[in-house]
Amino acid sequence: MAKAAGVSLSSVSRALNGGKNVSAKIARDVSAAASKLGYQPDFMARGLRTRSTGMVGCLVPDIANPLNATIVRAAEARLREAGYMLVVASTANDPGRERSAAGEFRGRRLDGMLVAPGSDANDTTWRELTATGTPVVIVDRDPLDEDPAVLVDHRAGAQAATRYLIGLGHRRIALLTADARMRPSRERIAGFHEAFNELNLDPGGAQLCIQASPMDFAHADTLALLRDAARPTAIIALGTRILAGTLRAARDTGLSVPDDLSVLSVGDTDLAAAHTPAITALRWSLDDVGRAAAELLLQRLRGDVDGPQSRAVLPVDLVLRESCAPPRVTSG
Amino acid sequence: MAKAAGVSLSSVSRALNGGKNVSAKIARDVSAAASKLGYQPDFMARGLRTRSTGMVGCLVPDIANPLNATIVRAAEARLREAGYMLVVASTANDPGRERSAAGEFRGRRLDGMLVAPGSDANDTTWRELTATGTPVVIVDRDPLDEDPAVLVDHRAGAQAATRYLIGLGHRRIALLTADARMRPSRERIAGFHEAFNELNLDPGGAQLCIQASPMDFAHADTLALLRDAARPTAIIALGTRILAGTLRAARDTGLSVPDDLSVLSVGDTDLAAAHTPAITALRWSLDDVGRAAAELLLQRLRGDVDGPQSRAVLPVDLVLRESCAPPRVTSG
DNA sequence: TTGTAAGCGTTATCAG
DNA sequence: CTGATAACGCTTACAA
Repeated sequence: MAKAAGVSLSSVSRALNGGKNVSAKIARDVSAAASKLGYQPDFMARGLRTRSTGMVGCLVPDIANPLNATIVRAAEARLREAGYMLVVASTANDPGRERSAAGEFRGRRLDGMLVAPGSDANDTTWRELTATGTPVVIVDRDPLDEDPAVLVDHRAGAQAATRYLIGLGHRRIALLTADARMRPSRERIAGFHEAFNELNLDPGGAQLCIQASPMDFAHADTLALLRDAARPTAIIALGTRILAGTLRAARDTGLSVPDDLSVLSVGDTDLAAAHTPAITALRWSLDDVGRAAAELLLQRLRGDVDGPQSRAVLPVDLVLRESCAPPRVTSG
Repeated sequence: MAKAAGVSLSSVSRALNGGKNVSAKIARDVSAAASKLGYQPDFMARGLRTRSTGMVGCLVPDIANPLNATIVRAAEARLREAGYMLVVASTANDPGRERSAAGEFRGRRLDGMLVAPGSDANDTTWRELTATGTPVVIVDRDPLDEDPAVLVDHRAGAQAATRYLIGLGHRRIALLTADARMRPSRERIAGFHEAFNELNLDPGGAQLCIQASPMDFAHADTLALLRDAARPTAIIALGTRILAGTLRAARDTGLSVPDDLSVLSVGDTDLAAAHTPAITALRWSLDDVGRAAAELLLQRLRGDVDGPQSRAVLPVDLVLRESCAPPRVTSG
């Protein structure tokens, strides 16, 4: 390629890059030859010199989860705009796979990473991830030290949802979750309890139901919960699978939503929006999460070590629909 | 690192790779030094020599679509097992972005690609993609020539679904789709018509409704369709958004499912499974699609140019649930 | 402004 | 079995 344009290697390089200190003629010749030959510089060779791969990694527990997938899509769009490609690793919440993916990322010398570990952020994984000093942005997980992070205000969201139900007259509300350890769940649970506390309500009315797997909620346990004499008059379902299970359980017990049971979904999905009755839900912008994460990372990659901000906290909205109503008999 | 182990560069290389022609002692020393230093070979430098990046690209119209995301997850799992990382590009159905992503892939010298273009496979995009002779596996799109491909038997699926509805007594069935050009839709439409033809039914009973965007189905058009005197007694909804729109329209017109209207979803989602009544759906294994695509690509990457097979066709199942019933008044 | 040459971290070739 | 040495395709001093 160098000689096809009749110039030296370095001129080609200069022409293709900054374009600084390059005569118009050479620039023209080079780009002519380049397009004639279909030439594209080799990123690997270039990266070997410049120590940059033009790629960023993205570590998520499950890319098939629509919430994660939407975040990834938004991040990818922004990053590609800036010339980076996105490498994804879906780790299935398995700490072992997380560590091995982190190792792969390191070996590949990725320029930066977006991470949302599935396991609680145990030290080994983090150290592995951040060992090389690669810029990392944490997505909706507990950041340690001063790591840049994109956080969602799940606590305020859950608090608002709980207040809303309390305002409708509910005093026995169950929060169903498949996890109580990772940041989103922890924050929601905290918000849930805060709403009870701030009104000096009997905290016993705030029932926390934790199952190992979302699937479990679809069956026996939820049915049992609803068949209990002192059953909750409202349910907050954390996650699509749990919402589905809850709705099925309500149907199976002959409870009508919202007359007999109010249902509120944390996370707005097709299911929540299209169900009859439409499900009142907590919603936050996944696009914003992905975009903000990309932006924070780009900031670091550009070297703005202390950019405008190193943390973004995104709001959660309560979308009122038809699945919540005052309880038939106000209790408590 | 070379000297940390007290041996030569080449010995390190040999020890870390094949391990062939390496004495036990050296192997030991090298791996000891490697783990002490936290050394990991640089993929870029290695790739520069070996002309391989250990990465494969994945081009999808929309990674946030749960169908695509699930395929990507399965493919990524298999590919990572084999030592490859997955680079994703979500192109939003925009031919321009598709081409630019293809260019990026080329510049990055990816070893192979999994592609499901959103636009119909126009020549420019394809040529761009395959220009370098990089192994490509097509996923659920029309393959040209002898490209390896993973296909889903949408035609047989749609035919089975249509037969099932006809068997229940339906004679006016509407197929709602947001696209009639890409392979999946085309095949489904073909299967739909075949089912009518094979029984010598009035082909006018097979109503094809095509809208530019899935969102459109949520509103006026579907309502109009259902309010028509000669309204269909059954609807086949292609895609989540359309299913949601259909269900909402049914609710708004006071039509009860399945008594007044049978509904069948193409693609099994949370919405279909959790809805009341649960929606009968056409289902195929997205994991199998992803896995098969990865397998086909790996086969090519290993150089088995004519492996056991270069095309996989995956079956579609009809999952019977509660949303279909005989029409109240058999017509036609 | 341009060309020459060194070197990025590996693997591959080829003598020892 | 091992070690020197030359690429791989680029960028970047430095020299012209």
